[in-house]
Amino acid sequence: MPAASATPPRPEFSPGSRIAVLLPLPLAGPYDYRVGAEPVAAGDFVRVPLGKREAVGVVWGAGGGDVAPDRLRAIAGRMEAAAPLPDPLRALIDWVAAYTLAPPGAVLKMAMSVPAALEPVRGPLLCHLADSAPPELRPSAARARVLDCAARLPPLTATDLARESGVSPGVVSGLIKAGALVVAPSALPPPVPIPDALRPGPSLSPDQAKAATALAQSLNGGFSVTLLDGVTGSGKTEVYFEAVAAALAAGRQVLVLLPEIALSTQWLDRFAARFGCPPSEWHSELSDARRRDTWRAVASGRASVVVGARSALFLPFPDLGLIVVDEEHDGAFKQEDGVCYHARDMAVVRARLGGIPVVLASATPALETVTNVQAGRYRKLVLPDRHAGATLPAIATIDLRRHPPPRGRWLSPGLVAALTETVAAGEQAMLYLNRRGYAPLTLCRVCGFRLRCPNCTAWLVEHRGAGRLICHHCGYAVRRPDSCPECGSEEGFTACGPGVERVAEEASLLFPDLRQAVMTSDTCGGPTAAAALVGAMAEGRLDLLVGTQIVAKGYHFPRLTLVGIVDADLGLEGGDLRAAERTFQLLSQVSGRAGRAERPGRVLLQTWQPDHPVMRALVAGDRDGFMEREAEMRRAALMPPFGRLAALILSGPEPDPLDDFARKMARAAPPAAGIDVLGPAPAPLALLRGRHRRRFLVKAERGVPLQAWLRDWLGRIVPTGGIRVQVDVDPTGFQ
DNA sequence: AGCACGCCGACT
DNA sequence: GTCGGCGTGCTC
Repeated sequence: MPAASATPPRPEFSPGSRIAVLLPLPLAGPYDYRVGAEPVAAGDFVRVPLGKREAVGVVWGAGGGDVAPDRLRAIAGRMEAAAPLPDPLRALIDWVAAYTLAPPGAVLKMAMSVPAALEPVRGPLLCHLADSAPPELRPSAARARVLDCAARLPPLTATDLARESGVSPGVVSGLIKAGALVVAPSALPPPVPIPDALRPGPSLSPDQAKAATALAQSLNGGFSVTLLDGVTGSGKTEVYFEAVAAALAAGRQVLVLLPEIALSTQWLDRFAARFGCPPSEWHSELSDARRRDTWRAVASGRASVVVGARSALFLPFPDLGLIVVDEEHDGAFKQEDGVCYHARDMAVVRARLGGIPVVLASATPALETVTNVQAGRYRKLVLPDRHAGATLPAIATIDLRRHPPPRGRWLSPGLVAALTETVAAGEQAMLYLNRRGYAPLTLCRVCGFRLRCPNCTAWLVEHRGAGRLICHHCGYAVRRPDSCPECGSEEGFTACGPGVERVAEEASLLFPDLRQAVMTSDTCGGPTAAAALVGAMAEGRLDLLVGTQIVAKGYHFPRLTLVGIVDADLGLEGGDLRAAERTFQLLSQVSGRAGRAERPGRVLLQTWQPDHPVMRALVAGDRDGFMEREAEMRRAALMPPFGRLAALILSGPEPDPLDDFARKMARAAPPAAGIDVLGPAPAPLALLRGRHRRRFLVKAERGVPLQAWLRDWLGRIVPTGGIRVQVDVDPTGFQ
């Protein structure tokens, strides 16, 4: 429960005064309104007239004043049932809006994603005894039992009351009709299980115990950032669980951010084992009712631990005491559309605004985080060894130039031999290829025509299981055409290159007796499907798992001893700034699935460039040296984190007006010291969902007020003709 | 985001 | 002659 004394009084506004109300709409700023008969305070949810309709917004502060007083309209009322938006969250919304250049209302919308949660709680209909029994009620034995139960037990639903009384539901509805029972919606929200902070934790290794103690102590020190740097399998989760326990013991709320919560069933099981009940979950796959209940439970303080995807950062915690960002290096924390924000970085901001600690956990920390540690801005705790005496897997390369697979195959002789050995030893293997579907490209053998997406600059990916060719960017799907659209020849199509489906096909040809499964976002769309696959692998009901990067996500498969990386070079293609860093992180994480229990693991990287710095570092286990060299290159080029970047994506329905606009924009860029504008150039996806795209990259030296300069530039020129400008401060991918 | 106004094609 | 398509603009 929130401690009332910890919260300073919110500014109050008396009837008739002018206040600013932020609406969850992409407007330039808050709108001014006049306070009605009832006073309101900053953070209150209010209904306000907006044009011809009514909207719900949040009291943001005193009114601005650039709108004439006679144009002001009065607030229609307060949302009585909703707790006010906590101060640190309002501050975060302003901060994120200013940093990302998103309209503040667009950020508020992320914090108001469940409008129904602001309405009064309307629980299930419960049966109560009527104040006075109706005089002409015909008595019966069954009716007597029901009335007796209704008098003895707390109010129940009609169904429950019938069951408790041992009568058919008809008897209860008869009593309701006769007026002997009245139904009323329960005003009580559904209960939230309370994690037990006092349950004894697992026994920790000395390193773990030291780190856990340090983390728990940070709870008393206000804002701090701690990197929990532990090799894969070192038991980072158990360590930060001790900090979670300490925060709970202090009566405060905890937020744990995971990159893909829907895939994290093993994490939920570990939490339940430690704290006796599951945490509250927050992600996009929740039902509307669950979402609403969870939002209210957070706002009221009843939900003490929330584990969620990046959007959970905008939940209305009234008394947040600790944030954990697990797998902090993961790219899934970056939102690339709408408001472009990085949840790890904004979690640090949220912690600072709330005066609380944040823990960043990873076996492969982001270069940004490592740099912040070296600069002394973040503290670091290290877990150098695997838990319970397990050792890190041995990593070796397979040089595809010298040992290529047979034509039309993707598994080299060395990898096949290792698979054979592993299977013979009764152990499990994993094959990793970060490419969904059967083949990334289909072309006509006769004329060379390639099947492309009509809406995007992309090949259509064959998904043989689904019998479709699919665009991974817009979802466009067609059946494989019978004849070539270009030359008309039939049966001339050939699949080029492998996806996981094709690797799985090859594996079942080589090892027909193996129990294998493919794990991609296609085969485990929902949490249940993912849980089933993970469970089957963990319990040894599978021998081989073939998967995309989702197999890298922190899973613990005790019998898994061999990881084969089908194409280690895949992520290095393209001129992406972070290609090497990301590839190193992903391959380290996948490798980290091997040999997590008694039996040692090994990893084989199939590569055409075994001398590439990424491969060398992986084989040598030299993460820190690799990151140091990566940092050196970025420092020399003044690239992030030693300089700053912003990407501007211009998009429009027609290419020519878009290019005209892009040139006009380039001319309008105000000159400034320390800022370079690169572009316009075709964006990496020059056509996406039917819209043409151009890109500017703005490169700024550290310390240059990048946002102010961008605001100035964007204010000088207004897009027309359906052209949109999307700003991405600190872009991470190449979008 | 809604909900208006506004200007060009297929209906009664 | 209207009904209605969704393009542009405004909402304190």
